[in-house]
Amino acid sequence: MADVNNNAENESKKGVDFIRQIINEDLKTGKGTQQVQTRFPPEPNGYLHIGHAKSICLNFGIAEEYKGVCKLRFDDTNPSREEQEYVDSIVEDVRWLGFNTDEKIYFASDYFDQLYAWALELIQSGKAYVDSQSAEEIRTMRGTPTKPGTDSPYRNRSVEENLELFDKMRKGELDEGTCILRAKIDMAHLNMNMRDPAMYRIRKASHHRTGDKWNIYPMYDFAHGYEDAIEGITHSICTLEFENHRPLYNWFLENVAVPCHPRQIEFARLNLSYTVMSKRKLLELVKENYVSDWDDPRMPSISGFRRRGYTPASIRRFCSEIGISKVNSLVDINFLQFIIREELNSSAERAMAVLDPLKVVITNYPEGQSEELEAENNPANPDAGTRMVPFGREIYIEQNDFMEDAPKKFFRLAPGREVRLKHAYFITCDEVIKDADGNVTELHCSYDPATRGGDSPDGRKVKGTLHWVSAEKAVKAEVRLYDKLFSLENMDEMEEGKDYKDYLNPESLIVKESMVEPSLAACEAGKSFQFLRQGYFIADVRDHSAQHPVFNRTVALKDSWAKLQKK
RNA sequence: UUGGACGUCGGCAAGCGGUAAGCCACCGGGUUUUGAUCCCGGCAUUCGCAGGUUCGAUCCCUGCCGUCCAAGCCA
Repeated sequence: MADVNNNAENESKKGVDFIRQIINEDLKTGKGTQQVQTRFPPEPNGYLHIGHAKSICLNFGIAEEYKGVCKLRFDDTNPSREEQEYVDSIVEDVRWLGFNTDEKIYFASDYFDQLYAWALELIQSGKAYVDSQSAEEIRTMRGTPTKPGTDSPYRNRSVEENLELFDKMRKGELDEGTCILRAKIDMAHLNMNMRDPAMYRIRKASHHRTGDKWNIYPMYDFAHGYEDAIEGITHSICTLEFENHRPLYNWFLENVAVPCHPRQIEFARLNLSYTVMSKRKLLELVKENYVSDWDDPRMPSISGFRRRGYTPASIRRFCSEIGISKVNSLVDINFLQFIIREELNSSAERAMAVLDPLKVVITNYPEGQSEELEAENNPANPDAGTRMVPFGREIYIEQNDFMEDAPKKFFRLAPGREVRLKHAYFITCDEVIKDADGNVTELHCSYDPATRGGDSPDGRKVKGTLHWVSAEKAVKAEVRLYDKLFSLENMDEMEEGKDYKDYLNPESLIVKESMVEPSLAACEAGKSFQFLRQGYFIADVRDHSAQHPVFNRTVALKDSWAKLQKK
């Protein structure tokens, strides 16, 4: 007996979404002694993006909660645009997210024989026919949303003739485009999808799994419900644009003898602010080198987020917290950033990196002397321990941590002002050195030896604490600051006549030649850090090495000073 | 224009006839060796609009308005 209460534990106090409500209802009304089965059916013609993650989390999440099964199935019914590279990347991404880790993988192409048999069954019962009109003719004959279509002159061919023609299609005796197999439904139907939809088309392309076995390939509408039925799917969850296809989904299942009749449920796909989610556009960005590859950290692809430093848990949490509904919506990218910040705040070790170095000479620090100072790795987690950071007479601080004419509200370094160097000493700025053009090139400061570690024995306070690195011991590193890929919040609201590429953000990637504390050079690729006062960064999986450290900014820290400045 | 779907705070989103959850964002204030984190407080007398049913409506009914989807041999 299906345990309806399973779900209650998993979803705590928050009301369950409408899909889980439907499933609960189905289970209760007893259609439901079966086990809940869902599926995630990507077409292997592109990389997965965060929108797919929403669907993956939904489908696999439901299976987990109801102690059911979710199948990863490739909907590979169109050989002309599908490739093995994509199936590999999709499997990798799904597993990286934490799903389907030891499950079998399914392919629609494994069902081609059964699909073909059902097509024959429909022909035999007079519910399908071979149409010999051209694509152009079929289009005009289909009518419009307001005008009914017209029956094809080939609509009433005999069963025998249809069988014979369909067989020729299969054997490759007919050319692409000369004819198709159509379902015989209703050319005047108000739902255009029901006006004798195509079931099979001739495609003499080699399929990435079936090779040259077939010359005909099934269409989505014909195939999908059958794929679901073969696998015993109970709830076939898809996105809103398939709502108009549901009557057709049901029609195919009702007109041959199938093992079961899954229920199709539609939900709204994810849209994220400041980015695009269409596979076509993402592919174009890759092909035309607007980004380095599918896993460019600016891409909303799962591999892009992974390389950017997002964790599987953060993406899963995001998908769960945005909820499921039928409302077309645009989720604020800010929300995703909030979630990854929150996770990394407790998990990432702290380190110091100076992105735009400004040299500081501590004039009263003995020449030739240096020392190691203890620094905590994570104030949010004492178990993370401490590390030693080298300090010396010359250090680098951030250029924007110094201001010559500083306003009252500026808590950082300025002539005559005292600040704390994190984990080190209080220093006071005595002298500003400039080049011929008047640019500040160096600062002369003095330190208070009594403040070692960062505390003053006399109890005096400083307003600001700066991060820094030892000029002598610091290591050069490439730091890549990523920002939003596009400048428009809602990419569905582009101005007339503009292309999405017109909105590419020219500052989506800024590379800094930075100075980082030595411990960072030794770290392994893929490790995340918080660079104090800057943000969260991950050692790049592709390019980082001890000889050439490379860090990608996952997300910046919140910055109330920057916000104040804008006012 | 026809059919379908959807309209609850700036963004997500609960609510399922008994008098508007939560999260993000935002705005204050406190703590802080990260202007981070953390903590406290504020943030829809109103649910697209207009009528109706009801003791009572965001929830039911009618009409209107708005948005999205649909005329691939794509999925």
